[in-house]
Amino acid sequence: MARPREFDEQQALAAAMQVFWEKGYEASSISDLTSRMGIQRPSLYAAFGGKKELFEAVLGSYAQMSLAFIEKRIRSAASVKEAMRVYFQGIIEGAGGSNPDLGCLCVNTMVELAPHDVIFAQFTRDYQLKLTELFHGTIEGGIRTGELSSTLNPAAVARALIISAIGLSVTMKTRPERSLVENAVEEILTLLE
Amino acid sequence: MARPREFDEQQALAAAMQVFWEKGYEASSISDLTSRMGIQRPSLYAAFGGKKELFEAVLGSYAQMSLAFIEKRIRSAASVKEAMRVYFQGIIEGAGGSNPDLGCLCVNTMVELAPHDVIFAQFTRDYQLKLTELFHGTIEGGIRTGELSSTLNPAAVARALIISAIGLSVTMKTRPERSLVENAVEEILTLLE
DNA sequence: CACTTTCTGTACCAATCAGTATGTAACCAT
DNA sequence: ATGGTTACATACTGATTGGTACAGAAAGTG
Repeated sequence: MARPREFDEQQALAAAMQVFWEKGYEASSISDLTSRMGIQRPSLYAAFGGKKELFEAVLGSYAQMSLAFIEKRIRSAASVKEAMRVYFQGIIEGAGGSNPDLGCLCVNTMVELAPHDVIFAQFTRDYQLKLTELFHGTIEGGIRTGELSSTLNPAAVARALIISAIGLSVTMKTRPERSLVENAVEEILTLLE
Repeated sequence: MARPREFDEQQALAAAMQVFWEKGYEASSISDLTSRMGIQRPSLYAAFGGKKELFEAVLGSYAQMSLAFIEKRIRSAASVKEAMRVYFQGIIEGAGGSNPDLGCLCVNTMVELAPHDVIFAQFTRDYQLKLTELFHGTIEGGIRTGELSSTLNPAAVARALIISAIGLSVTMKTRPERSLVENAVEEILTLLE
């Protein structure tokens, strides 16, 4: 070992996440990134490899944090339906450091990068699958406790809810009327009945 | 009048639409556009004003065509539920010159541009509202004919369906398993019951 | 025909892009 | 303290960005 890094990689990664989240991948220049990360250009390349690799690291970190946050939030709810209501409300209001105007970084990536790059298509598909599994298990739990009807198809309902959540995340970026989206969410939650 | 245009503006607009649809706004360069439109750089600026104005024209044209296509498709269906099934299936398979890998140009715009530009936020919000009104009317018609239950809330169901459709359009870009999305759509359509 | 107008094509602009070479400063092990 | 290693900061690269100036060609009008 020789001279140690003067900056904290985790902190730099968090700053980069903000930039990508706000501007998207293409619109984020290396200069945007380095200035917000508080590091110099060559440091970025030395520590992360390049713009694409940096984004991969950011996305991985985001997915991990996001999934952990959602899982914790869902598990601490009083009922399945309440858990889902809290989840959707979090998309509307912003929760865990997210901003409804900027949506979900994974959803943004699905739109911007998934069609052109199989790496990101697979990564974001995987993110959806993990979320779906979490919802799937939650719904099955609700059926076991008797809260939810045993006639439900947990896998299909979970998928439908994730797709709706993705749509809601996108819709929020157009700054819709609050009451409209809340009514829609209430309607979507009837899938649990 | 003097020398007339040598290219067809509508045709050029259609070519520009393909480019923006495939690559997104930021990633489409003027050179990409002019080469696919078959025109020279100054012609683009003379005819459309600039990159942003060109995109606005493209988006307007897209919305008009898209809404007309969807309305026709929905009106020619045998029932409301069948109409909705056809609509969602069109998102999965691609319909009317669209490609599921590329999603909906309006949805892509919501994600990429709506947060940074109120013009596009309003435009895409308007697109959603028009679609919602179409669905709203269709559902009310179904209630009148007795196909659908009169206990339905047509406005809320219409909103929920649009949000789900947006989510489906995004999900398709990650190339998910066909059966998964079809099961999810079937589940979403139970909102009409 | 000549004149005016508007198009097309080339060539260019400053600005910015992603990425890197280079010299210097800082650290660790010996 | 010194040699080897690594990070930092400046400065630069060639390529590409969105946008334009300008010259020549083509069309309508008199």
